[in-house]
Amino acid sequence: MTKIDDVARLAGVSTATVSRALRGLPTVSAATRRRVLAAAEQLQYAVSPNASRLAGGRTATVAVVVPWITRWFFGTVVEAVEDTLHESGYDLLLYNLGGRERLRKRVLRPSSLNKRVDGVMLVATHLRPAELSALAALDLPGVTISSGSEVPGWPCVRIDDMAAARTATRHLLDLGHRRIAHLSGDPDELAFTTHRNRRRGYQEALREAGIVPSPSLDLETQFTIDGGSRATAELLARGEPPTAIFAACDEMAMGAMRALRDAGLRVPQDVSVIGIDDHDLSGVLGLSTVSQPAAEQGRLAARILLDPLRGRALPAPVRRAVPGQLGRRPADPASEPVILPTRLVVRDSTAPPRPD
Amino acid sequence: MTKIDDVARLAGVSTATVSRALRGLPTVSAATRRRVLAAAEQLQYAVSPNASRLAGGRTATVAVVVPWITRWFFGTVVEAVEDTLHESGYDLLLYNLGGRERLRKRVLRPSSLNKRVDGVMLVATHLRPAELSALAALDLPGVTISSGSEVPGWPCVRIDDMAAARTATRHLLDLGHRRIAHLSGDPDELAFTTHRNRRRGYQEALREAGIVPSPSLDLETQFTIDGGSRATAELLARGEPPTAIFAACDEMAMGAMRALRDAGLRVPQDVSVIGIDDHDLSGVLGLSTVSQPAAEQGRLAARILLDPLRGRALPAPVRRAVPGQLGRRPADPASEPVILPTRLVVRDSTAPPRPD
DNA sequence: CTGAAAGCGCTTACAG
DNA sequence: CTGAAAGCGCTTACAG
Repeated sequence: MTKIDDVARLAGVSTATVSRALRGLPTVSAATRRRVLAAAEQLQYAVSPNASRLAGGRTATVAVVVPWITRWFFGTVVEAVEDTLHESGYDLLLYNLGGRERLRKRVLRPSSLNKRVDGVMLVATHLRPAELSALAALDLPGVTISSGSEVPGWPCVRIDDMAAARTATRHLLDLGHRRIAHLSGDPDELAFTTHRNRRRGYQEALREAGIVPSPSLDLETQFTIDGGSRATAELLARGEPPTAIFAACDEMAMGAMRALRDAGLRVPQDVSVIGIDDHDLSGVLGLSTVSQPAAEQGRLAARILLDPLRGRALPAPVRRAVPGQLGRRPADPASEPVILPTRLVVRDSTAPPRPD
Repeated sequence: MTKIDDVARLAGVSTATVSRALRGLPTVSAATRRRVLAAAEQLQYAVSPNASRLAGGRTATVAVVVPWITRWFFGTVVEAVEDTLHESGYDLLLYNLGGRERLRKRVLRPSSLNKRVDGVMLVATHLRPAELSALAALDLPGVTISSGSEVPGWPCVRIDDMAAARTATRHLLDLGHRRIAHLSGDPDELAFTTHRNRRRGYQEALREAGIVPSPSLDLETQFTIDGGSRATAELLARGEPPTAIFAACDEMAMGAMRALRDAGLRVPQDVSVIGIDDHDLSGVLGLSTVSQPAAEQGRLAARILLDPLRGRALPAPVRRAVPGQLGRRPADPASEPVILPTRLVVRDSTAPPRPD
């Protein structure tokens, strides 16, 4: 395969100049740059990423850690992140935990990330104290998405989970419901803070309406269709079913709809159902929900992560020359999470309770 | 960060020996290996992938090209592939085309893949002749998933699309349907051979039942929920609706269900609907379908791809020593595609037509 | 079984 | 603006 020496020879310059010209560094004359580009084009030259990264000391790779990839939220986030990273010439190294403890250890062992990536994105991945300090020791830039996966010093992009849950619950209250069940996440799963915040939003909305939250209407299960389905089946088995169900995510809400249907109950005539997400298929199912901007969270987090990386790539003098620009940023960009808005989407799965 | 020299010093051996011991090469004494492993553990040493790859001449990375990542089939395939690759120490470099022509050019420009990956997996990505020859020139091992993305000399894992379509159509015929519409894929999208084969299966099944396929019941649209929805709306607008719809994939079938409901038609009482896939949510929707093993196709394709890669990593003498083992494989593993089975799953979206 | 030395293909000070 | 040379951190023949 053609290498940088070949291009240098054909262009009649040194390899150092080829390197500079190809990377668009300003310290190359226009004429030289043209010759180098032409030579590279003619030889179909492409830089060897490994050599470049080894010599340059940057990997041009970002690790993205997700608990799952096939669930709607995470798939959508990864798609948006990948898009943004590729645009900037960064590779995406995907770590899909998938509930695998072994992989988790590998990923979060500091030395495995070190030398391998320039930055880390944690999506709804809660770190234990030991993992947290190990990661901090790496001194890598990072960003998190979703509550519960915060890392001190790292920016965080998320929605306001409590507010989203309150919006969903209030919608049911406004329709006249009083017996409202909640399907929450498994406390061992994902960044459980997300579940907890959504539950708190649910409980607060109830209390504001003068209703005491009932433990018997509050179930913990997996953040999946099957989880929602199982929990709903259990709820129905307890007798005296609720008139409405607020599920902590749309996939659980879909499971609830299935379980209700299997039990011969109609949605929304017998039981109303609402979730959070605005999953692709929620429209098909007529599921009312509180939508969250998954792709936008991914894009934004990727940009926030790339920003300091670009800085690192620049020659130090250039950065030092414009200290004023740095000052325009907030003193500590990680201090405040970036909260993206959510929105109530009313479809066919919510209606007033039957008068009886 | 600790490097190989540090480990060598601590263990009292050369870097070459450290390298060999850590990679598990057989030419290291047990005692030495123990000492090296202990030293590496103590120093929390992790090899620098870039240095290792540059020196070793292998990237330990596989390129996976998918047209989308958020659609069920592709997400499921990627999850399974990533799992298999990680187990073998390979990284997954994800190329999500997402309809982006620019990215497509970058990925399929040979020099960009070269030096960057050891192997290529194409998922439902149809190559044009120029791309095909460019890729062949790289002489990289590869594998494809899905029909329509075949590359000469590369193994292919897929289902029998015609057979799956016939199964779905026959199910409708067996129920007594005669006016059966088909929602097919956009000919410009994905590996269009998939759509074409499914359409042929549909047409053949009709003909075997003595029905002449009607162009007015055969629509082309996108392989998405919205595509299925739009096509169905158009179908209904033409008047004299079919009594059943066979959609080329479950997501289109879901869109069809939505459009039917929006038009005031009930599924299956007024119109039956069936798809292909067995999407996660098909159970929730009660959608009848012909299931295909997406994860298994991904796992199998990954294994097939890794097999020759492992061979390349081995020292040549070891391979030569056991020529008999090579002979046990089919002479040309790429000559015959690996066909995985599909299965009819009857749920609530298909029923006999109304007697009228 | 082990080591010394060359080399993988780039980038980066340094000097001019 | 450009080049000569060192170096990034490994692996691989080669020799013993």
